[in-house]
Amino acid sequence: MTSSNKQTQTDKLAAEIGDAILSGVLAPGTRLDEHGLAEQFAVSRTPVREAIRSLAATGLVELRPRRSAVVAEITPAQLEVMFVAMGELEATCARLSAMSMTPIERRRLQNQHERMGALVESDDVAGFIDANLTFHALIYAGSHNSILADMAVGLRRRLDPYRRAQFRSPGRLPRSQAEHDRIMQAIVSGDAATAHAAMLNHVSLVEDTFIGLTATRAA
Amino acid sequence: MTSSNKQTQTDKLAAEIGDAILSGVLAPGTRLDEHGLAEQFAVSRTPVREAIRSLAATGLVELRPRRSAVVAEITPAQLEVMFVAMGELEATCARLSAMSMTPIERRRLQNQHERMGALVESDDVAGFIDANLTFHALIYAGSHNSILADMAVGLRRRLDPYRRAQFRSPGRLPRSQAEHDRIMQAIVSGDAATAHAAMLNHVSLVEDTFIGLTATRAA
DNA sequence: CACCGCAATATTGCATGCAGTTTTTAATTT
DNA sequence: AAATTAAAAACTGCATGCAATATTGCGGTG
Repeated sequence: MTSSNKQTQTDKLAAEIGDAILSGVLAPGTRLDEHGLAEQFAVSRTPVREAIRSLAATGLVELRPRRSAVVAEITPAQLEVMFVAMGELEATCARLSAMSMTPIERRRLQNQHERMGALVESDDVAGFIDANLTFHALIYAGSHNSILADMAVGLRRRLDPYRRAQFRSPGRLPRSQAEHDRIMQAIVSGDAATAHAAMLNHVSLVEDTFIGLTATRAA
Repeated sequence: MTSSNKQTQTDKLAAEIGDAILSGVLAPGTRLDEHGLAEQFAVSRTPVREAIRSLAATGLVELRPRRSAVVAEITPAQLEVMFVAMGELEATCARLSAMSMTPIERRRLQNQHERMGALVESDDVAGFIDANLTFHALIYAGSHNSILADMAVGLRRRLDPYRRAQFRSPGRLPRSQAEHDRIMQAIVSGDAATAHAAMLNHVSLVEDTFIGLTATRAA
């Protein structure tokens, strides 16, 4: 039995449609036809409507009364706002982590960082991307603030499609690792201000990479 | 005609039920009976269900599959997490404001601060509370980051019921005004780090006041 | 007297249907 | 041929109904 069997149809639909949007199967601007989606997922319109409303609250889809809901369009301007917000949230989590991580959590972060060192050596990009997620997740959790952590996770999820290419740039891995080192050191040693600054610097670089990409693409 | 006539029933219900929760008419833990609410608002269960699902996404109500949705309970621990998150968001907005407010926005903030000085002199608590909202709203907007600003607004709205009493403490007004002065000066002069620190200090004091209150109440 | 199981009731999850609005299509006019 | 308008189709918003699950009240048992 699948674990999702316990949830309602609406929940399953919200997850499924949300994934479809995030993975690009449903492109921004796509109209979400209730009848069509209902048929596609072999349910009635009711759970589809409820799922759409859930997704609207997360910002993934836009609700237009009396007209079809559409997959939310993200303008470059909005995307930059999102990247800035993401960076500030990450930096804040790093700051709080420096102040409130338990010794065990600090140790775990250190271990994760060291593990990633090996991945850099072997130039394992896929492995590094995965481990990087964990590294950042540890910092979210270390903030001991579920609200900020949830916001960060949500935004990261949302931005993920736009971050895929970031580690392709040559020399990106060692550079990331060096930045992580500064962040990790600051957090483990309880230096909140440095942790904040180092994380902000780290994510700003990601943002710059992205801005460079869109600028190129737009040209 | 009311401007809300344009919205759907679901939107109106979400707003109405949300207000009822925030204003305390619907206490935490209250079961949201779909049939009862439908009857109360003279609509069918469908829009009620959709409204509840919207509210669930904002965290105001908790959805328990196959069982009644309930008004979300806020434990003291969660409340503290919310206050911390709120403070960090405000501080971040202040930081960004220091960096990116336009001259006009800086001027506006300065004016608002000066206006509040008069309210302190005349000991107009109600007026000050209202002006205080505007002061902080100006800083959210000044961050030029709608995502962070929205998060801050949402959290503030959520915490508002727990902040009501904060300005009752004797001497709170002049003290707030002095803190605002530091924040405003830092923002206007573009000193991001100081703006961040000053705001964090400001909101921490509010939090402390609150913690003191609950501690007293719990005793 | 407390506790457990079972039937009756209440309530949610979902399907379906209808009315009103938007969108599409096609015909008519300039 | 392009534009305008009117009719048709499609779609959303909401109401209602049914099946499945949870809750409540009650009788039996230890």
